[in-house]
Amino acid sequence: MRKPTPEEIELLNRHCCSALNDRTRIAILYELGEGPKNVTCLVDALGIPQATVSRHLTVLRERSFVVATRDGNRVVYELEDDRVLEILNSMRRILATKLRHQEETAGRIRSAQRATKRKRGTRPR
Amino acid sequence: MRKPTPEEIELLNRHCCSALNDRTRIAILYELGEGPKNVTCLVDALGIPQATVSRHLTVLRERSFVVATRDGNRVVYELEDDRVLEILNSMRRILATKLRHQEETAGRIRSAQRATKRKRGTRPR
DNA sequence: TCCGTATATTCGCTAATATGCATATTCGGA
DNA sequence: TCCGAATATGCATATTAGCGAATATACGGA
Repeated sequence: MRKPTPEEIELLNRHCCSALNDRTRIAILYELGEGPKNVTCLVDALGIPQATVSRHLTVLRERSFVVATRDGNRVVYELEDDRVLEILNSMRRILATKLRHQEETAGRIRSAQRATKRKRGTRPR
Repeated sequence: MRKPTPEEIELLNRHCCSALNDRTRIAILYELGEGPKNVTCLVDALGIPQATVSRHLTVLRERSFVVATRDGNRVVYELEDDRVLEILNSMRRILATKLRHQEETAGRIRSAQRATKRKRGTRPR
């Protein structure tokens, strides 16, 4: 895939990345990964004020991450595209790698400290 | 992959999602996708003030998306994990799908308008 | 040790975004 | 038509994040 133009990057950020930059929205997406749910159901599942959930749903709807369907008194939301969850899961995997790596690095640092100071590394701080 | 706990979601957001929510950082990641580059090189490629690039590099470094290595007078940055670009590319694909879908929807709306008003849809606004 | 280049950081300001609270709107049913 | 449940929105505020300009720091070389 070719390198995106600045315009594409702008679109990517506005439409996609910015929507994922909120824990409540991430949580909502995972809840909806289990199947369509209405607002009250999400409110109960997340333990968050209804107004907050509703506003985040609006954001996700505007970005086309979820689709709303009215069902009588309720509005049922569902994922527009399951690939969002794949993306979030990919991030989790990367994060897991990072954390493991940091563990190891921390271990190495401790070892290095124990081994007294040798010649200084070349890494910038 | 199981549904993440609130703590995991918090980590995911802080470490990963928030870092990707900025066009400059996305641009930097794609630049580094072409290979390691130093700061000045990125500044020239992006046409953005050095201080700005440096700040964003700091963010990416803190989140372990990039690694810095000092080379004499310069600091060379490289991607820590190529999977970030895969994630960004996945987002681009999703976005492309969405945009295509919106095109079609817009087309359908125009058709519907042309076909005069029939019975109202059940979709909430 | 002094200088110039490369990179990082601080400060003050501004813009964007999330939240709480209250209220409005929509819908089904009596 | 009125009521209550479900959902959305308006307003004020708090928090966060980015930016420009200036400055500080690190490094190699004279």
